[in-house]
Amino acid sequence: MNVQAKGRAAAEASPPNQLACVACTAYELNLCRAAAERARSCGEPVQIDQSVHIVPARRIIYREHDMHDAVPIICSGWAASVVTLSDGSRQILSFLLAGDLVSTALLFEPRPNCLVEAITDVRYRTFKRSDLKGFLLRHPDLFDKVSKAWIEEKGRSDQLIVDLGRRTADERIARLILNLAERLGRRGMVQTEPMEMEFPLRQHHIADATGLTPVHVSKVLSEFRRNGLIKISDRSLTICDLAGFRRVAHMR
Amino acid sequence: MNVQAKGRAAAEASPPNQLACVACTAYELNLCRAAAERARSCGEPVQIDQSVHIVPARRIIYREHDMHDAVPIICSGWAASVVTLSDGSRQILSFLLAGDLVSTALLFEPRPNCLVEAITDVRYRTFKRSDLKGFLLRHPDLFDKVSKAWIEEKGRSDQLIVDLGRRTADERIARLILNLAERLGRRGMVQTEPMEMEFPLRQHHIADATGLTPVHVSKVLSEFRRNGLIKISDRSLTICDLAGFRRVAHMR
DNA sequence: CGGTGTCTTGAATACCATCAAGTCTTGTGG
DNA sequence: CCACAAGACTTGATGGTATTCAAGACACCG
Repeated sequence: MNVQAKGRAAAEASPPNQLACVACTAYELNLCRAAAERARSCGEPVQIDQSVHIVPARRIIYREHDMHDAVPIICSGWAASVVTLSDGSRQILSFLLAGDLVSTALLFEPRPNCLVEAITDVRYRTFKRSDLKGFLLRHPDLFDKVSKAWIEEKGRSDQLIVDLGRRTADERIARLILNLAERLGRRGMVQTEPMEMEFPLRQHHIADATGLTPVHVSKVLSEFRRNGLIKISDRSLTICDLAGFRRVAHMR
Repeated sequence: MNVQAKGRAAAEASPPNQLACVACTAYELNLCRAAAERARSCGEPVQIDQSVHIVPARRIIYREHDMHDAVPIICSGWAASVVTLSDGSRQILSFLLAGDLVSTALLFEPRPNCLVEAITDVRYRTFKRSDLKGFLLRHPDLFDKVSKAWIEEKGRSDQLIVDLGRRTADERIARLILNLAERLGRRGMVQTEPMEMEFPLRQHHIADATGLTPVHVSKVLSEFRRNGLIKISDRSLTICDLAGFRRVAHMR
């Protein structure tokens, strides 16, 4: 299968995630679009190599300290960047949603400092770093978009540092959920009245992201439910009392 | 005072920090050097505006949410990026040493998401963002250096997330000290046999950086001293038992 | 059908925060 | 130069939050 064919197959196989693709970082970066357009107008050679991969839930997408010249972008599904310590405990650095670059650092550096793990089934696309670099140099207007992605990524890291350093378990969990809701909202993936969204995270994912134990996460979520703030069932989360929930999260 | 004169004055006023300047990010980025060289060869116009500022300890260098077109780089002294919450508690995101860009995000975005505070007296230099951007575009080979600074910054954020999420107070404090020692070492600012360095941090700085309380920091440091791991006196820190200290930090 | 993964709940414990009192240093204005 | 105030650090007592340990319910899957 040559590159053009791969590109086209990917472009045509995406209807269930059209919305996600519009919100997609890569689309914003003109990478997928550029690749698709090149593939369509078969006359000229494809300049950006890309390929689509599908990975089942719980599988590792990207291993720590591996060298890769592939830069992955999530097309659909949820994934997480994870650091594992020698004693087996884990810290999730960020959740990756449809359209997210796995890490902007990978645009420049082949060695990630964490592994990336699929939470749901994940479809992702990879670009060759060298192609990407060349593409960026030829289109300097795209730098603003890259730097925007970078700044957002850094902003979320900084927020997480503050949350882990200075907030209680209730706040951390509520903020995590609200942040995810906001990111999903931007992708058109949150229903309103009631405010409901897909929520494939297991409690241990929440624990690993908030620096808590699964046991305590369970207790806090039960408390939230008892207070009528949220409902969780069937891998779907509803925020019943947004104002109250934001108050718990200390987001004013 | 015109721009050339300012540049030259700065270049000639730096003997006490020559070592720091060699390790300086800006020097690596060729910014200070470029500015100095331009200033020296008065024939052509200086293309990168810069100015030097001096700020006493405890003063704020850069306020949150201000808009600045200035990109600051620390020339000498210690500073910290700090987030303050509404209840008054604080989280230090990173310590800034001689040669550090205050934040690589500021290269692209005028609005920092934290404030920057001088810990000691600080001398820093600011560049105009627009000049800097132009300079970078004209010298694409510098991108690697920017991206390297970028990646290192992100790596440290990620480390801090793991430390705050998954490590005990002892580990956090020991790791903070070892990380600082390593960064100072790269700048030639650590003496060996005994391993001693300047250490202007107050215990409340350590507390704000590790997500602990000053009281608890005091107790942990006392414990470290009782165990012969470190000595602190007169704004100077000695690591007496490096191997033991690294063991406490779980750095293998 | 056993096995595995997920979640819940309760009891005991550990870690760190909070409160409080006191020492010592640093800085400042009289 | 002294007196006083503010900041920095220490130490002990007490309390709260989250962890650890343990047991059981439930769903899902090969």
